[in-house]
Amino acid sequence: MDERFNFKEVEQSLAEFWEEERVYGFDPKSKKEVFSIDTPPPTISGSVHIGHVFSYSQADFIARYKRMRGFSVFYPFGFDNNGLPTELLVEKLNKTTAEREGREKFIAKVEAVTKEYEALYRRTFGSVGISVDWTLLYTTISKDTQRISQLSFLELNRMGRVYRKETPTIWCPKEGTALSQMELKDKMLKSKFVTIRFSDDVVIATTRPELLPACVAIFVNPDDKKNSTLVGKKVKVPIFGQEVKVMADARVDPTKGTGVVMCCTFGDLTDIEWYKAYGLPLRIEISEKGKMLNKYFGGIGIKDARQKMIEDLKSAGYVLAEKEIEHNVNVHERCGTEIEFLVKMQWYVRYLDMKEVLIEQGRKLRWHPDFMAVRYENWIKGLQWDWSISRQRYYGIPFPVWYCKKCGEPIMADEKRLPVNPLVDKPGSKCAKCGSLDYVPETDILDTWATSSLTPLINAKWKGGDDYMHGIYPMSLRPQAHDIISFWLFTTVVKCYLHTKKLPWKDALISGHGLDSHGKPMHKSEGNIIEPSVVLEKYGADALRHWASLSRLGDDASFQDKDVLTGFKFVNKMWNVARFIEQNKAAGSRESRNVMDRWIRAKAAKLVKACTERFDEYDYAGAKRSADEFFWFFSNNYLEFVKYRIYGNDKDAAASTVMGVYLDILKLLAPFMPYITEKIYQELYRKKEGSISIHLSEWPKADAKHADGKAEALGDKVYGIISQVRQWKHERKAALNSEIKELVISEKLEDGEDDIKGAMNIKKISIGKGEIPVGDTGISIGIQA
RNA sequence: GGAGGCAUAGUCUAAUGGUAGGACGACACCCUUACACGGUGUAGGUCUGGGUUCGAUUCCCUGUGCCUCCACCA
Repeated sequence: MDERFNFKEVEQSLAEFWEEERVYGFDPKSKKEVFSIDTPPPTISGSVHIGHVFSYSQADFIARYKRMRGFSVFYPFGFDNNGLPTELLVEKLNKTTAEREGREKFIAKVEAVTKEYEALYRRTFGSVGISVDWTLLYTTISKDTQRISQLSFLELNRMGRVYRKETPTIWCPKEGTALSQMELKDKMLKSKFVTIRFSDDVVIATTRPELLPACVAIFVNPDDKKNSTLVGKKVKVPIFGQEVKVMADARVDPTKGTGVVMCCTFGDLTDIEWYKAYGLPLRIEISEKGKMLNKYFGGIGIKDARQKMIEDLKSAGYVLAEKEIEHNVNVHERCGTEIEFLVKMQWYVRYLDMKEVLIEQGRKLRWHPDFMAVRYENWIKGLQWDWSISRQRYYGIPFPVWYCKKCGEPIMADEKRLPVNPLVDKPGSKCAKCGSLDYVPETDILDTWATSSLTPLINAKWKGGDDYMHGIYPMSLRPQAHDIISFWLFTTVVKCYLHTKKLPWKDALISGHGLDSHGKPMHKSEGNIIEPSVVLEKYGADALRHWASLSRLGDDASFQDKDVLTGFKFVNKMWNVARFIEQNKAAGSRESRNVMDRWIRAKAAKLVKACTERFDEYDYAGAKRSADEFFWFFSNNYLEFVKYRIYGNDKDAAASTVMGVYLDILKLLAPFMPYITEKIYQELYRKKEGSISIHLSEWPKADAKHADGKAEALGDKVYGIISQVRQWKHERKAALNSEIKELVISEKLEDGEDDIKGAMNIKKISIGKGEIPVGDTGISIGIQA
């Protein structure tokens, strides 16, 4: 074995070895019980950062553990490449827009970019040692996925779960598409709060003066004494002149602005509520691309119109006050554009009536950590809209739908012909309502969540209804981060429940976020992204995974270089223990009766039990911690205590105990540090053990025959005395192997006395009272240099 | 505004109704035939304020700070 563990070389060659031997390959014919994992398909939107490594490693610890426990592990990988994020990336890289390119050309460009990034992601996750079976790779834009996604839509349609309706829709004027509630985020923006005189007594304050032409009513709070006299009055809107009525509604906050609000179609959600509640007229003044429709503005954008409006109102004498404010506005999370509300035909999945059953499903799921379940329930309780699943974009999975040109009736695709692209394909049947053969295709695409919510069924090669790979579905485990409980986890429960009446998984493993070294989330815009490749180059994959294994499941963890350094040192130490073993191999293995051998065996058996229990509860961090601790204890104490026998005349017993215990340690650590443990296994154990890889070897058993309370207690005393002698030598600035003439111990320790002598280079031990107490053992010792 | 989580030495973390463990850093000593990328040892810590208790860092309440999700945002 080399003097140093060359992690770069070893990582390279082992990765190839695992690939060739299909160590992580899933065998559908295997008779073993299947453990299936619903891996999150990362969005192709840029690079992989250390946060990804953090959460994917945590799922990998579990996958590797289950594999060693004898499960046939189904661990696929997927790429989410059909969404808006991917589109935006492609637009940026090619310096173009989807609109300019047209659908067909643009899709070709997306596919090219996707290929490139797939290779990058695969390389990164591969080098970190994520043990997925790459032959199970899926993407959310593939033909198979398109078929499943469209099939899902058709099945939901048959169930009466989807409907099409013209409703106010959350809209991104930059992308020109409808958005779901999930795609919004808050942003603090500067704005002007303008007080406008409509009439002598009707004065309103607004941040959206450009919406004056869309004003359809004015509201005051019925309990607002100052303003309630206005109710019933009619006033003319400045400049645009339409007459609107003042109405009373409790949703008005009398303390805000002037206490008088204008309702426009639509400035915000309250406007929509009023519009629906009072049957107000509709005045659409903003285009799909965020331009003003009223002739008055001559087609300028919203922001310019706002500026112009303020100036015009001022010069016409309508403005009473103007205040600079900063307020939160809803923006599209991907492009940061302030959202608008437009009335559009959209497809919806009806689920507001399912809240109870969805909550019930969530309660059946085993959440790790359990408090994450609350987030799921809160989300469902707060839902106000059905799920809008249509997007006015170019790249994605098309709706398998055409419309009758004559009567507008939707024509659904034939399920046997999926996937279809209605822009290219023909419906192949006439309108069921009027019998016309003329049709127009649906040009919208499906929301990406409408597809990614099917990953368990995609993995199980679903063909509709109950037709899927049993054994794979329902899946054993959904690992994911906590921020998308309300998106991905929730929508998956919805869809899988609707299609199969089943919960898609047994357990959910919710990881936290990897944060930067100051505990801040990593964002490209903040410039605090940490690249895995930099860390891998410096410390290696095992060391990086060590960092990911430190924090408890569900906790966020800040990235600390020193934690990776600790992992690196750990790996180095493991390597050196292996070298020691190699240099001092036992001639034959045999069960030892030495106290210290029985002592370490007993402790190792306890450790195995503890690690196994923790792993079974998905507490990988606890398992790792106990194994780490034991490893250091083993190397710094036990190994030092038995050297005198290894170099002396009890070599076989000592060396075979060292080797046996170390194999247990290696196996317990294999899920966390796959490279170093595999390398050592190959060098020292493979021939004897027979398994081609440590990752396919059997998880250690807590051997009852090694439980030995008596030896453990005696060994602890020996350990306590040795520690005391070590301290004594240290205080005298003596080397730890310096000679001591005589040690007096107050208690007989049977054959443990030899071990003290050997470990501490003591010439003679006698029984008697000493002046140095040994911890809380009640023993005292005396030392003569 | 609502919900959830977290708060422990200089830094990062573990555990616990009774003496708080480790890592990095600091300091001291030891180049002991696996390892100086090592070993041995020393110093250093439970966010504020209440409550329950014989006893709280741990349980409860409050405040503060950080992170996440949601709502509001005329």
